[in-house]
Amino acid sequence: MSGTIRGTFLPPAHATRGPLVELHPVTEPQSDPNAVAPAVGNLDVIVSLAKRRGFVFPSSEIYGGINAVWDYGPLGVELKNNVKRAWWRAMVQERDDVVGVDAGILMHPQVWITSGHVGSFSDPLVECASCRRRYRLDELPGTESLTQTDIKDPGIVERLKLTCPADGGKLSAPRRFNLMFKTYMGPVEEEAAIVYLRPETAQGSYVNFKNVRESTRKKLPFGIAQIGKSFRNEISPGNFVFRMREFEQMEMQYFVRPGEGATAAFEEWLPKRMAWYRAYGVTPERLRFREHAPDELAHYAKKAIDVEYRFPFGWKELEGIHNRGDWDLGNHAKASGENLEYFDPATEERFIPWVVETAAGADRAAFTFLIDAYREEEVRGEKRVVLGIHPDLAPYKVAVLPLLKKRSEIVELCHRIKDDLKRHTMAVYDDTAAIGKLYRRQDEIGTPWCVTVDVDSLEDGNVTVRDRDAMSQERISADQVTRYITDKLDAARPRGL
RNA sequence: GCGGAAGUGGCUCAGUUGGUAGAGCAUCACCUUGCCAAGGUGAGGGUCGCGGGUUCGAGUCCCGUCUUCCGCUCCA
Repeated sequence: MSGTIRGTFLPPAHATRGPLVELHPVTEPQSDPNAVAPAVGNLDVIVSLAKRRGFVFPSSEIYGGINAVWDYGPLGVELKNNVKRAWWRAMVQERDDVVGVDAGILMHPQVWITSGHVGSFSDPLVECASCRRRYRLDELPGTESLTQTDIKDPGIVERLKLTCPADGGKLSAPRRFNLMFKTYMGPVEEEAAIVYLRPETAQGSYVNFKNVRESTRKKLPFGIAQIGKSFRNEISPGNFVFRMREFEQMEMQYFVRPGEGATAAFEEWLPKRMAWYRAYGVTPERLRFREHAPDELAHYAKKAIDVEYRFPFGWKELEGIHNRGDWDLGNHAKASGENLEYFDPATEERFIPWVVETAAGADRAAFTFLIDAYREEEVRGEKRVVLGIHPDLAPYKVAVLPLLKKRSEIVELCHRIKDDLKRHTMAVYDDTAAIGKLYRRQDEIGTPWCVTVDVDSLEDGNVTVRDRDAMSQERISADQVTRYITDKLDAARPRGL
């Protein structure tokens, strides 16, 4: 967190928003990753603001912190809740074909064996000392006849004189690397009771496929949405809340007819997911698609396209749209013995549906909205920091401020207005500084509207509403404030995404 | 996990060749002002990431450890 505060600052996202749906697939990393400037040149600016104003704190800080875990503060939890609500509204509430679930973080251990997560992530890995390449021990030349016991032998590399296939470098002893967190269920810590913390929420939707279909009578294509915590013991976490070991996902599994159903789903969801980020104010130039090359696909994926954002540390994934085929349902059907086929009454066909999933990170999304909204402006020669965040995502929607706190009638009117607002939305009262400073405080935490009560208000019943982005003021009746704000909020809220 | 850098009040930092911590901003109180970070007075807050060592004495040297940042690997 050291270093000078430097940054490159672009105009507010709202001002430069482009067309909502515009598909620019990028099939390989762009040659010049710096072609588009990030919203903030130095991440420290955001980390510092986040802590100072109560968005994000380092976890367990009084004990020195814990690697890759961050806590959301009073403002951060509002922001993140708003992000999740916005996603849920677009994904579930406004759609007829998607329903939600909230499955457990702990699941039957067999789920992760069936899903391939146990097999794919618990391999013995060896690392080349010179080039740092990693290999699965059992895939190296000369290991064809190894037994499980051999693989567990720490001296196996020396015994077989294994070297790096790329440059002949010295290889480390094999280490089990499993990105799933384990814990024990029940009072006795024994092997039989090992359970995993889920590394993705998707499996909770797959194992409930039949329950959901039967209870809701949904016909293909339909989706199951879920928001929840997932856990991965990442090799190298970092970049603030970008990669954490405990994180929250917003995933939607869309069940479709095999083949063409998946193609159609991609055509729908790709532009929609991109549009979602744009509609909430993310600068279009800092968003792009990137398709995974065949060799970087996850074990379950047939096709994967990411929505990427231009972070200060490069283009990084915000969300993945994956064609998982029948990998998950097919395997679960086989392993559980349950019939997970879908019967199409129109064609009288039975088949295991394919899945196209959209898997977004709630923390990454909140982080993106926060960082992309950051800007610095000059007002009459003074610098002001503005979080030009979309009103629907802003932690506080409105601050009620007295121009003069000496007059008790003014303060009382402020509280009346604020209390009425609070029945509908997040509102706050503040009188601990001069009006200019009160405005700047709200600017810095992204509050879109400020209501100011002055002496005239006591005479004519009108108050001033100040708009953060427009820097405009409007005089309205004190009785109409709640109505005015809720109308504005409703108008600002994207729909049809 | 490996290589490099850093870790001092809420934030940003200063702290000379080791002698028991300062500033600006922020916060709080009072006075003043009253529509875009005004002024004045005063106050609270740090034992210098944590542990150990060297020393009469360490923020300042040594060791360990944790955390953060930058490069190599993986993903939401």
